[in-house]
Amino acid sequence: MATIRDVARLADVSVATVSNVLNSVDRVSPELSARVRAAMEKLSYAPHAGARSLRKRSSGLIGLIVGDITNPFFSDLFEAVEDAAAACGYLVLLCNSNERSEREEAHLRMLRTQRIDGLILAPTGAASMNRASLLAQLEIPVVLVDRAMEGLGYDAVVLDNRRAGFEATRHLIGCGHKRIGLVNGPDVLRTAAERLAGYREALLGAGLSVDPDLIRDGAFRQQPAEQAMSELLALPQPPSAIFATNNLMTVGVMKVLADRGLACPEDISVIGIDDLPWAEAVSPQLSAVAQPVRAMGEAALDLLLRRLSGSLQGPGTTSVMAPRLHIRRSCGMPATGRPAHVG
Amino acid sequence: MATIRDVARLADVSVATVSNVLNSVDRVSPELSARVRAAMEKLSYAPHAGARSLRKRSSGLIGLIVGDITNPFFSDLFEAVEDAAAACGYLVLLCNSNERSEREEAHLRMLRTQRIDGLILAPTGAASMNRASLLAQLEIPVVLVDRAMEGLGYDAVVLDNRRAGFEATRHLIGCGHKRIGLVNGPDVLRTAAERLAGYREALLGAGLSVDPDLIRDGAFRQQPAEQAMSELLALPQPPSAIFATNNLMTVGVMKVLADRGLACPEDISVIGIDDLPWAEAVSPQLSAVAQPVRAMGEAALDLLLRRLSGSLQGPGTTSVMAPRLHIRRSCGMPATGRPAHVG
DNA sequence: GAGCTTGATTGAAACGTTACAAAAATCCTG
DNA sequence: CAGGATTTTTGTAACGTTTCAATCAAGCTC
Repeated sequence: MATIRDVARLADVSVATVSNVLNSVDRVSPELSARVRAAMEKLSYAPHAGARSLRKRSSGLIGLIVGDITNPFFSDLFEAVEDAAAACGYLVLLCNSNERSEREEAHLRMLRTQRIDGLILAPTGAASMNRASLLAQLEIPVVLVDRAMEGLGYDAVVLDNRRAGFEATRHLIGCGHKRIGLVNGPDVLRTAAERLAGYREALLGAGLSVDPDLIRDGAFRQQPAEQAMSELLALPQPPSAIFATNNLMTVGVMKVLADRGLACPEDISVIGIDDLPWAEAVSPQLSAVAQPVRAMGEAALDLLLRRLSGSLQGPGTTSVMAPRLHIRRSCGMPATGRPAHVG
Repeated sequence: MATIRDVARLADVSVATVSNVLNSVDRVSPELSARVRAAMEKLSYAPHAGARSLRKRSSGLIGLIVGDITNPFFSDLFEAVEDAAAACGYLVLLCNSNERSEREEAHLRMLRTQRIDGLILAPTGAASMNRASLLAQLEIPVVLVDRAMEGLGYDAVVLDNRRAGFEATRHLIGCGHKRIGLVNGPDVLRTAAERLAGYREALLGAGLSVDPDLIRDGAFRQQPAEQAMSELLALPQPPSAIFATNNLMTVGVMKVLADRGLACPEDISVIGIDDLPWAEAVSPQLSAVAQPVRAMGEAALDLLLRRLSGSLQGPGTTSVMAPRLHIRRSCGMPATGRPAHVG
């Protein structure tokens, strides 16, 4: 494979000149520039990123760590980040932690040896001391997405979770529901706690009471959510509507419904957080509080780029994005009395 | 950030020794090895991948180019590839071409400057001369996934598309359907052509005729599939069952059904290729011919690794994977006569 | 214990770039 | 047209590794 020397030789200039046209800096005469470009073309020259990163102390790589690339939220996020990054000449190194903190840490280490210029992190699980120190060792700008971590001074892009919880619940209340089941994430997580807060606020604001029996932990995952949903249905007074606080759990809830032949929204109403690409393709079409994923990805990259260019300085800012309620068909009036199929 | 010299100094050995323990080669005494390891720990040393790749002429990076990371098929594929790659110490550089060949080419160029060691490519669109030459310039092993390209001598991992088409169609026939609509990809693509061949074979084998009116091009995308589906429903004699040859188009088909309030499988049966994570969560639970995505990803990486290690030589082999029919609830007996809601 | 063999350790030359200072070429100005 | 001020071009020293030949130490053999 051709090196910069080969190009220089063929164009009959110095390597420094080739480097200059490569980096389109300095003033190199149009004539030489053309000769160099022709030589590069002829040799189909591609610079060596490793050598460049060695010398420049910057790699043109940015890292993105997500918990589960299979989750539409994260694949959309990647798409948005990569689109924006490519436009600025950055390449995105995607790491899938599979929600396992050991893998996340392993990835962090690999990203360090790759000398990435910046990192966008959607942290999985609880904050750990270990992770905090690994992040610090990176010595590069970090932007948190989806889940903020207090006190580390990083920039963050998050959803207005309280409002998301509030709006979903209020919509259900507006349909006439009084007993609304909540399938939530573990409340040690900020996102889950805030969504719960929104739920309570809506309930209380409408003069309804908050029944702790109706609040279940679905661990933000499908299986546990199915379990939680089953418990909810087994209650002496089951809820007439369900609010699932993320997409995986919404799927779990729907699965239980499908398994038991319960009709939605006739027997029970459902709303979720996170829109799903197929929300309009199923019957009933699913109502949901959507996160502006693309905007979040772009905002995160923008923050990162501004840190990298030095145009943004000082302590981390967290930008809070507004959720958007998509009303479709899965929420209706409460069924009168207890659904026939249950129990 | 600490370099290998710092480690050497602290451990009071030569840099060569540090390098040796780093690469766990040669015979370095346990004593020195321990001292070096301690020093690395203390300095929290991370080697510089760029420098290493410069010297070793291998980067530890492998590339994966897909058309749409948002498609569950591809995100599952990435997950499988990354899992397997991480286990061998490789990092995966994921590129999302968004089904645009210009972006694919741009990515190919970036991957070349990154000096990736190998590439797994799920080519988008038709084979292009340009791409072929870009691939050749890479001068590294390439494995094709999902869609083979003839005559370039690359390894490939593909589905047995004919059989997938055959089994889906036969299932529908087994339910009693005689007029089966096909929403297929563009038949310039091998995969689409083969799936069509399976469809014909099943029909003909059952003594049924192949009605060209029932065969539509949905371009492997959701929107065009919706259009195709609408046309199918508008036929004087609409089909009693639909076979959509990929997941996006299945979503499109279901969306049209949902929009029109048609019940599945009562009014019309549906089967698709590609299982979907939420296939069991919707009603009706969706029948589908699943691709063994994980196995395909692992097979692709395995092929690549064997090329890299030199244990596999010679012309490219293509490994054909068997589809698996998942029968659920979306296929039933044909409705008697034309569905009431249509027209 | 002298010579040999074997095994562990090391010095220094690449690898392909960029950045900086120095050199060369060009353009002014009086 | 000499001399100075600019603008282009270039030589070369890093950057952080690995590799390979060379050195050094230790263990044998007779």
